[in-house]
Amino acid sequence: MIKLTFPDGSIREYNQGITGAELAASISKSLAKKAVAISLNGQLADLADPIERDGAVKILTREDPDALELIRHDAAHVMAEAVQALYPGTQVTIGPVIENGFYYDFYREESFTPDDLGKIEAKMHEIIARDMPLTKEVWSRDEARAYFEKAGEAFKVELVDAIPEGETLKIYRQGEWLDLCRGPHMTSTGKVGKAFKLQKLAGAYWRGDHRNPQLQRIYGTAWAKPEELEAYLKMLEEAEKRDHRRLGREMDLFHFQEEAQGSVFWHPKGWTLFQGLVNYIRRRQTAEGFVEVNSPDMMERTLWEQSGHWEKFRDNMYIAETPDEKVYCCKPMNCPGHVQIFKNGLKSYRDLPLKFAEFGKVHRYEPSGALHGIMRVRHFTQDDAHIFCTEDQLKDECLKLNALILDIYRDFGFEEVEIKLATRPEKRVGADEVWDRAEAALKEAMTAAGVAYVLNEGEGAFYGPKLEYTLRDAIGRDWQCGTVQVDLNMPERLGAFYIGADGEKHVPVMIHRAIFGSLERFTGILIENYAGHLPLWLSPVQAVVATVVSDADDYAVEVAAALAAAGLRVETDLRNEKINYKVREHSVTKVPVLLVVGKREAEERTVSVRRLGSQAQTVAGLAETIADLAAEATPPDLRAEASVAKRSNSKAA
RNA sequence: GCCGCAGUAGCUCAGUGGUAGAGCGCACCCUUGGUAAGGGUGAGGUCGGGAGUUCAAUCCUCCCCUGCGGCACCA
Repeated sequence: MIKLTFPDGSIREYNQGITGAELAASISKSLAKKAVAISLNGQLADLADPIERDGAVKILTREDPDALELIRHDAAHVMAEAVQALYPGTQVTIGPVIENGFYYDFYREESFTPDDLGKIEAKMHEIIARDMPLTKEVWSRDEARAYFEKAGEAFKVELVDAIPEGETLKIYRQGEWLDLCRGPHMTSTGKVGKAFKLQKLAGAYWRGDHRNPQLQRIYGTAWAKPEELEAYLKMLEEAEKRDHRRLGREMDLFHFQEEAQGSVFWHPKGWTLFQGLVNYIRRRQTAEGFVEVNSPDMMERTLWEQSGHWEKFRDNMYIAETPDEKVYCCKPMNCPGHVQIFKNGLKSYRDLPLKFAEFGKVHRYEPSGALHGIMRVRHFTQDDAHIFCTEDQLKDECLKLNALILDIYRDFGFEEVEIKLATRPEKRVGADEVWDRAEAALKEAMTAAGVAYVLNEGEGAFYGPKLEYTLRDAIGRDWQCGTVQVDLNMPERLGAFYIGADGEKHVPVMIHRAIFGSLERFTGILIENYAGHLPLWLSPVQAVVATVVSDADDYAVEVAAALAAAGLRVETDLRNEKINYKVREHSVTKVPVLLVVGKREAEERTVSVRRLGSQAQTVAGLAETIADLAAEATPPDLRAEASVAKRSNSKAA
């Protein structure tokens, strides 16, 4: 006998080997009918699986949230069957569940077209209506190999071979069709239901490696109920509205054009936002002892050969031959330049740590398919800095950087940050022993900081391991922003040294760090994160004074001048348009504060304040309004309460 | 870079083997209107670029460029 604990806490005894189906039947007829799978100690399993030992059990119906991944996985199988029925000769590969849906990768000479999606969907509905039982079989390796070889499923054969010895090989059958699959699945294809939709076609490489054959991936979404599908599709539409490329145009922040692929044309308003961020970081890092420098945008090839970039990074570099027949490279990174500044003049251990910062614009020839608005460009500005220190100072500096980065993200409302530790890549410079030390230093620092991180093996920079700080944007995409990289290689390669307390030359450690990472990317993330509703301190135009009638023009100009005198970025709208029109336009372009003035306000020396995103208006005195707005427009690090908190924080640290 | 899709006015998009249309925006005029589009008139396009087929190409074919969605890459 085994003891099973149910979700309500009750414990009952059953014969060992009882299946989920039998278990459900023992409880009620209706449950037996509705059950699609079970969850055993939190692990999903087939309803037909025997239960062998004590544990927590839950019988899942189709509506159970835990069953959603089964619906999606079954949908992937149904789609694969549909595709093979419609397009004989197509090979199946893998079809996993992903966030909000599923995909399946196929190999087929001919391309699928968007029209095919509709046909495949129709076929899926047929298969689902047939409601064939989904049953599991265990096959031997030879049996499976022979079957898939005969069926011409080369990719499946490869998958069979990749399954480790001793692991059972499971086949799920639905009517005539079958697939090698880890499972679990629901009891029949009919359980998939109707709340699914095929979304898009895309290319993908077999096993994610670009040297492998290109497969065709079909993405779909599936839900338990039609209402959920509707809601999801609606959400996608909403997400599209906050796409920074669209908002960038609507808010007149920037544009792109063919002649400068992957390069941003910043308009006055966008540049105001950009500069607001630069000024913020400048204040924050100056307070932490960074000093700003500026290094050349182009330097000769010889220098890049010394740094290792010519060998390891050349494919990403813009290279120019000059009339004097020299070869110059646009800097893809600022570090070699900063090392030159370090090297100029003898440095003592007393000078360390020395922290050089630069808002340098770097140039990288990125693959065309990687470009994405201002999030991924070929010419971008880093809030870059290099800390030259001794190996003893390394851990402490990393700790301080980590605290600074997380604190800065908090100022923008990013509380959840994923941190990855990227270790030595294949393409690298320096001895393994040096890498061991560099990686250990980062791990130690993160442990000391009590910060959780995930390991990202083989993804470090060619000169050292790095911490990657990743933020998630409003549409759910993750973007790497900040980075802290420990470099025990480049200073030596470039001949940097300092005189230690012992009077000898020593090679300094260099920490590369960026907080926003790319100003361009960070700006894009903010636009999407706020859906264009930027906080007042960042808004390019903080207030518009709009008139109701032309009699109020003089007063409007006076109000705008008073706001500007208080340091606010303000515009007037005296156009011959109705107030409704003006309200609409400034709402669409995301102006945070609209001050409406008419005859009444002019007489009473007040303003009617309307905030973006609200229908409400409040009439307030001019002086009072200016004081409130000026306070709100103060950057977070300059607010009285913030600086008090920061000071006490740093004392505690 | 790879796979697929797309490119018509500043924006969103319709359309045709016989050299083009709408709405919004823009300019001018009328309107002075109280919180998300008042009315009228007008300007604006080598239909992404190049080659080919054709009596004739924005439309069909090929090549290229750029954009979009994924993959791969990455701040």
